[in-house]
Amino acid sequence: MDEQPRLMHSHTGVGMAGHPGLPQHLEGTGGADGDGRKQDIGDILQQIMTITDQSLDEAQARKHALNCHRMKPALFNVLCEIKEKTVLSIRGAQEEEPPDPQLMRLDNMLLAEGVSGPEKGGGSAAAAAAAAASGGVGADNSAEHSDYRAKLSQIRQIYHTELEKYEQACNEFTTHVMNLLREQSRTRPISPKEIERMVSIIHRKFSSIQMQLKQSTCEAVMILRSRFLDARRKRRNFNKQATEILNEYFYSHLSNPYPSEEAKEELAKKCAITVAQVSNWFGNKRIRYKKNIGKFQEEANMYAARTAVNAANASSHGSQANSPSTPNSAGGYPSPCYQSDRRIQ
DNA sequence: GAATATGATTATAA
DNA sequence: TTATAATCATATTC
Repeated sequence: MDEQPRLMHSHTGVGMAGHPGLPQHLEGTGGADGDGRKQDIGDILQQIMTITDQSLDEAQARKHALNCHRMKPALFNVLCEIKEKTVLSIRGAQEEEPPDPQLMRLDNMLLAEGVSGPEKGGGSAAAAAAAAASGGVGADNSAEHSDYRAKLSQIRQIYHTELEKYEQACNEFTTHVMNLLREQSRTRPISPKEIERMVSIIHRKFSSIQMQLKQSTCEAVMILRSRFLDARRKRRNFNKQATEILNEYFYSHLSNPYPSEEAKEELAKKCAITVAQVSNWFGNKRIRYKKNIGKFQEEANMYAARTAVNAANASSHGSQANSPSTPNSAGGYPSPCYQSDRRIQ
């Protein structure tokens, strides 16, 4: 029966009467001694509450005074006790989260574009892939290509600089908070686990900032890429000589305007364009000629006449016309020379 | 600035 | 895979 008062005064300070949670020896039970203690606690709490209002030196001095205060162990126990009661809610908030799919996507993209991967190869590989995807790799593309690479490496450099800055800031801040918590653990109960938890919270915050950086880097790469592809899409007319060579071939092979692979290569070389461009040109020419023979009649006659003259000259010189050979079969495109008034159906 | 020409791209069929 | 047809996007012409 009379055990209880002794328990209440135990060093753990677990109070059972009056205010729950407050140790008996800290509770005001009336009397001069009780009032004095109450005053002490009030002072300490007041000091804690106003500590942020003070200057650094003043705060240090107060901190020291607090640490040396005779009531400090008792207050520490109270805080321990309160903590014990709230620790459940803290435990609940602690969970391992799965990797963010959005972050993984961003990481993958940055790696694929050569921004976050190894220094050499990645960027040019991506550029080469982009070039290949948009058809033919001409010699005059190399300028655009290097421009693309230069801009990409610029993005890469900014990305890495910023990333490094963030990481450094994160580390500095983490160290600072850890030191602060360690320091505070002298005045209030802080377990290593809590420090760990705080560190992970900080890291989460910083990684969300990093994600923003990754996001904007990805956007920059996408814009650069689309500009690069758009630039490649920019049409530039072939020079007059190239067009003449292609037209000459087309009209002299009107019955079968399908140059073989070798013929295409030869034409490409002669015109200083790519084989793909030769293919494009013939594709366009065939369809446009077929759609409107009348419109092309004059052009066709001109080239036919020119070819005839060339052939005559060649035969008189005992050599063949300088035109890429191709299988020439009958029944191809109608020749306008013999269809003076025929219009496309 | 509209109309036209032209090289490139894309979807589809053979 | 290649050719065709439609379409896009830019260049050139009037």
